[in-house]
Amino acid sequence: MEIEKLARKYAVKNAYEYGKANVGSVLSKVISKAPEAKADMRALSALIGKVVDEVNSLDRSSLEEEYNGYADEFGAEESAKRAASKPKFELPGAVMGKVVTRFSPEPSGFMHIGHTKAALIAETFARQYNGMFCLHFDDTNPENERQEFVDQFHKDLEWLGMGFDKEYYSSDHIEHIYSLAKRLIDKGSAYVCTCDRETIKKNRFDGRECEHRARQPAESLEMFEGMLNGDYEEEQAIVRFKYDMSHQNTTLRDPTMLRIKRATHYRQGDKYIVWPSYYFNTPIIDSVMGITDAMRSKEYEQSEALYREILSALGLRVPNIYAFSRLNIKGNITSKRKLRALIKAGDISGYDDPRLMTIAALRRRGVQPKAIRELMLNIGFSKAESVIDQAALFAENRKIIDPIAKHLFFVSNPIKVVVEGTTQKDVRLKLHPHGRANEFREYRTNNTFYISGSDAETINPGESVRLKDLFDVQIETSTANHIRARAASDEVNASIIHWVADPYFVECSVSLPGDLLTDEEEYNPDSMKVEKGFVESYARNLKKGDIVQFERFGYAVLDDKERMDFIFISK
RNA sequence: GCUCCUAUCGUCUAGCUCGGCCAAGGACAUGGGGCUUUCAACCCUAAAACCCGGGUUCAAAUCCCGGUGGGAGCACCA
Repeated sequence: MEIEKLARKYAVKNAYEYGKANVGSVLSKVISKAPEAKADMRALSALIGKVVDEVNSLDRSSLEEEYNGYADEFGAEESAKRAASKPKFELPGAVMGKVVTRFSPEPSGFMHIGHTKAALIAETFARQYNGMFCLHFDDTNPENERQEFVDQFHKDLEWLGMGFDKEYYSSDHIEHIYSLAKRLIDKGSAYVCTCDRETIKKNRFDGRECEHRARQPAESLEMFEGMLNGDYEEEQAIVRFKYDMSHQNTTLRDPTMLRIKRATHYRQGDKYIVWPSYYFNTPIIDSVMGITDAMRSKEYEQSEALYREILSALGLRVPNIYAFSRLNIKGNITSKRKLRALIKAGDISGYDDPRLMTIAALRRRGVQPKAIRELMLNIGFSKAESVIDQAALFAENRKIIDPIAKHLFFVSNPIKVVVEGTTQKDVRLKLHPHGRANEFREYRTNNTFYISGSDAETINPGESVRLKDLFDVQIETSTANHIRARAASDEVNASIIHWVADPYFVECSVSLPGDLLTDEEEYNPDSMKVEKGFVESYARNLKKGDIVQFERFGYAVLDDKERMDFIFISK
């Protein structure tokens, strides 16, 4: 009997929503609510068939009446369904309070939005499980890394509001890495190879072993000491992990563990000339530093086997490893190499050029840390390849800046308007139209105004327009750079335009960053436009970094107060 | 060439582990409407997707097999 009531309820809902109730649909609902009914499917479908027939023979008004009787229950079910719609961050088997994650950048360039994804994923998991979150500078290539970039990461991470429980550097652990390398050589799991680069590459591709692989541990050990002592030049000798030269997974074909780099290291100076490779270094540092769950982007997925093999060969604890997809931003790049090329060519001004997706650029452009975090949380922790539109970032950002942006009038390409038949008027304009109206910009207007060139184009002699928050004027004559108008009485449908009053204005410019790349992935020469115009004189009260909404134009941030340069944020 | 990963509205995703609450939910973008002396914000609303083909099952986005598309690896970079 219970089952029949349930069937009746969902048949009514189904019929109400789709005109006629459907047996399969009602059946599904009933089973999910009362799994025990599955015991006799034949009887159940007969019952539901009967109920559905009854409900379908109801007329509309009695159907609606019956539906309304369940309205509260349906409402509760609907809202429960709508609640869980954000990407989830779950680690299978993670233990509360025991999780340790890390963000592990190489200090070889500016932090960008792609790093942020990695950092935020690691941070989110650590916080979710009430664990520890570490900052690990992975600096094992003295040719690439610089203190300046370490400093920049610190600055950007702090701005993003990321707090770390611990910070460490790969390059502080080189001695330990050496001792583990020796252990591996000694037990025959690694050897010194003196093939040239091309030979190694070719053999790896072909799955062929070289003669050095059979070298006795004692000899390799001696040669490794020689490497440490500087007996070899760069590329003359490397230490390789001895695994399987014909493994289908090519990362397991005896990868490089250590190689010679004679460049001076920004942190360690000339202390070391032999440096571990990423493949050798990362698992060891993670394991030794107590990382329980290591997330990295998908391109390392095939080397997860290697990560585990190295640690088991060493008898070290193996952390859990996870992969996530790289973040791509439509029409933008984060590649160091490409960025450098654009800077060199003079196409962009530097790493904080407002068109870029570096953290420095985003900060300069008035993007709020919270907006970046929200975006990442919406994107989630999946391995599916994706291209995000900048609009998604700016939509998050707009929610945050809208309440704080001061509203001002900016007229681009100004056209002078002289209004006859009007006199001085004191106006008070709200800085935050929807906030408590306790802040104003105040002007004493006379008969001379400026309006945007684009607005001037759309109005013709004889028509009336409304100067926003002021009064209507009727256009008398209009030339390319001068409009004569007359005060007019208010008209219901007058179009509303913004203005600045003479002499209460400052000259200014607004840079409008667009997509850096064309659809063909080439540099877009039109990616930065500049509009010049007048902003009302209240702008003198702004500070660098203040965010405004230029009404009918968009959000902007003051970038250079001296020159009154603004950067456009978004509509 | 070999190997790995991946596939849900235009975009980003929830759902997939454990088949039925999914005639598929949310967000962004888009269209319409409301409010408004901004083209913003806010509110309402519309259109919009399970890559393809087989199979298992009373029931498949979900499980199995086979294709196809996309991404990545095969560095003495990380």
